[in-house]
Amino acid sequence: MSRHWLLKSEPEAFSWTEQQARGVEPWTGVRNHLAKQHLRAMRLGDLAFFYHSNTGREIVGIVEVVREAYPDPTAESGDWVCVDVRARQTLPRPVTLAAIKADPALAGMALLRQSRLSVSPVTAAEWAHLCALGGLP
DNA sequence: GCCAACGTTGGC
DNA sequence: GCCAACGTTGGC
Repeated sequence: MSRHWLLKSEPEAFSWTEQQARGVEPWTGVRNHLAKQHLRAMRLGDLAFFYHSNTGREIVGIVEVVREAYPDPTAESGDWVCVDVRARQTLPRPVTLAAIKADPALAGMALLRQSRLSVSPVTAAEWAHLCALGGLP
């Protein structure tokens, strides 16, 4: 039973296009304790939405966790972790933040309740709903 | 331990 | 560019 997540990235810093080009990419730079807990809870094979924050404000793709939490090499202290993710697929239709906010079925999403959290959990129901909105079978 | 000041995130 | 949310820092 794999769990589901949502990862935020500003496209100016690291975009979905770059993720696709790189294949496997370490998800580094998380410096928030709750986000760190979520990184540590990720398991091989878990899937995560790739969300463009700030510019775009939409879910654009899906990545798969291919390496579980290990020390973030970009952290000065050893206190932070990262995971490796691989691009899996692009959503046929990006799901915008506006669409998420307008949908009562998604009102409980951590994305909406904690706007500054860069790594957040997604429930199975939310995942299925978002996939449908994104044009996946 | 409280809280004001400050910095960062991220939507608008 | 503005500002709300919220985490961190530092004086007391």
